[in-house]
Formats: sequence, C-alpha cells, structure tokens
Amino acid sequence: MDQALSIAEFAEAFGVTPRTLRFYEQKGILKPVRRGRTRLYSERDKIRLKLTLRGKRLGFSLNECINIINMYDSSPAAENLQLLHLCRKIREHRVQLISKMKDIEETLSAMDSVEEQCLAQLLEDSSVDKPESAVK
Amino acid sequence: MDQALSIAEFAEAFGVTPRTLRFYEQKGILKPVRRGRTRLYSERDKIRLKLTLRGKRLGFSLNECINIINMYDSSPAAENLQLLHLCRKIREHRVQLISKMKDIEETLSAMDSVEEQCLAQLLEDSSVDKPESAVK
DNA sequence: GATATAGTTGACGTTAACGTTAATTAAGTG
DNA sequence: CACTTAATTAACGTTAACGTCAACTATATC
Repeated sequence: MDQALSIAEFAEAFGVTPRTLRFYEQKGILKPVRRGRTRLYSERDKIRLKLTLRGKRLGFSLNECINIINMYDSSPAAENLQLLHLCRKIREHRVQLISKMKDIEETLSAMDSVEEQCLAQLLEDSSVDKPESAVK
Repeated sequence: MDQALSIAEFAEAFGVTPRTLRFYEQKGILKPVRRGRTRLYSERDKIRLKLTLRGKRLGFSLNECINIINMYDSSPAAENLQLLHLCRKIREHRVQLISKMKDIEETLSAMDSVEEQCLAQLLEDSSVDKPESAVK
C-alpha cells in the first residue's frame, strides 16, 4: 500500500510536477530516499506534501508551510520548554485560521445576498417578458 | 464620514503602501477621482480594496480577486443572460470557498489533537519531575 | 550493443506583486 | 518668494515559486 513511489508517480498522485517535488526537497519539505540517484517517496513525504499543499490553498507561503509542518513534526518527545513553545505556536496558528474562516463566512453570506438579488431580478424579468402570465 | 481620502491616508487605513494602491489602480481594481493629478479615494474604492485584501488573505491571486469583485459589481440591472452567468460564477466560487473551509476545519482538528498530546506530555513530565506530588 | 525510457543535475527564464529610487510638480507656510 | 511637504510618473529591482531546457546517466528491451 505505502510502497515508495517514483517522482513521476508521486507527482501525478498529487497533481504537481516533478520539478515542484525537487524544489520542495531543496526547501527541506521532502526528503525522499535514494535508490542510486533516483528518488523514492515514502509515506512521510506524502503527509508532508499534503500539509504543504493544504497550506498553499489557504494562502500560506511555502516558508509558512514549512513552519506549520515542523510544528506537527516536533511533537513526539520534545523538551518541556519546546512543548510550551509548540503550544503557543499552535494557539497563534489557530487564531490565523479562525480569522480566515471569518473571511470565508463573510464572503459566503455576501454571495448569498447577491445571488438572492440576482434570482429576484430574473423572476421580475421573466414576468415582464411574458406579460400573458402576469395578466391572466 | 465618507469623505475622499488622500493616498497616504487611504493606504494607512488599510495597512498597505501607496505603491500598492497605484498598482491596484493600474490593474483596474481602484479608480480614485483626481483633484489635479492627486488621487482621492471614495467609498467605492474602499469597498473594492476591502474585497481585494480579503481575497488575498484567502489565497486568491489579484486576477482572481478582480473576477470576484466584478462579480459583485455587475449585479444591478444586468441582462438576463448575464444574470444567469453570474449565478453560475457564484455557485463555482461558493464551491471553492467551502472547500477552503474544509481545509481549515481539518487543520484545526489536527491541531487540536497535537495540542492535546502536547498537554498530556507536559502533564506527564511534571508528575515525573516532581515525584512527591505523585507519591503523596 | 543500439536505442528508447525515466530520472538526475545544473542553470537560466518567467510571472506576480509589489519595493525602491529618481526626477518632477503642486500646495501650503513663514 | 524661498522652502518644506506630499504627491506624481517612470523605470528598474526584487522575491517567491516554480517552468524550461540542455547535457548526462542508468536501466531495460529488442
């Protein structure tokens, strides 16, 4: 199931190009094992790429994505002080995400009202275009 | 209340630079009135800038933001066919936004569990570091 | 053993979204 | 009216995030 994938397969599976994967590797996001010089992508790479792409969809830069990922990665068995630091970063990130959710909610409700007006206008137009149905 | 603002005031009010405002103008997002050559920003510019910045926070490109804004702007008294087109664009955009919301929700719940593990670890550590409280 | 197929490493190119600087101008102030 | 202050245009610079291309290599197949 989680056998290592070649770069083309891995890229295909996530809708990105091989070039993107090499670029992410150089950025430290991915660390595929090598068979000879050829890259082989593992389950861990899969998770990290997933997190990266999700971050990007939400408007975070690659560097921000890296921070987010490292946040998740540093969890198991860390020093006490680092755990506290992690907790603080989590709270900060949560604030950002919740703020983005509010942006989305506002946009959605604005869109709802535009759609409503739009539909109302269409109804009005149709009753004007076909006067018989309005007269009868 | 909604008197026209100079470029510096307007920029300051939104946390952007004058250069950004001129750039957005050239992109067709803003259309400040001129007193002489000096730009004066109106309520309409305010709304359009707000929408633009919100779009950017959600990871949309400037061109996508322009499309979104034009969507809102084309609503009053459009042709029937265009109204239908608008409705479709609204539905498409809604899909994108809801998808982004799911991304956020997933991230939030993942963060919750990381935080939980983090706190559990901290508790465990503290009961090991202070054996008296565990013994007593 | 020639050749087709993937993959690799540079290295330069490109686009979006502004930053920065210079040269000019208009408006207010002592 | 000399001078400061804020604004303007024009033009080149910059950074992130890849795209593109060339030259090379390893493997498999006929």
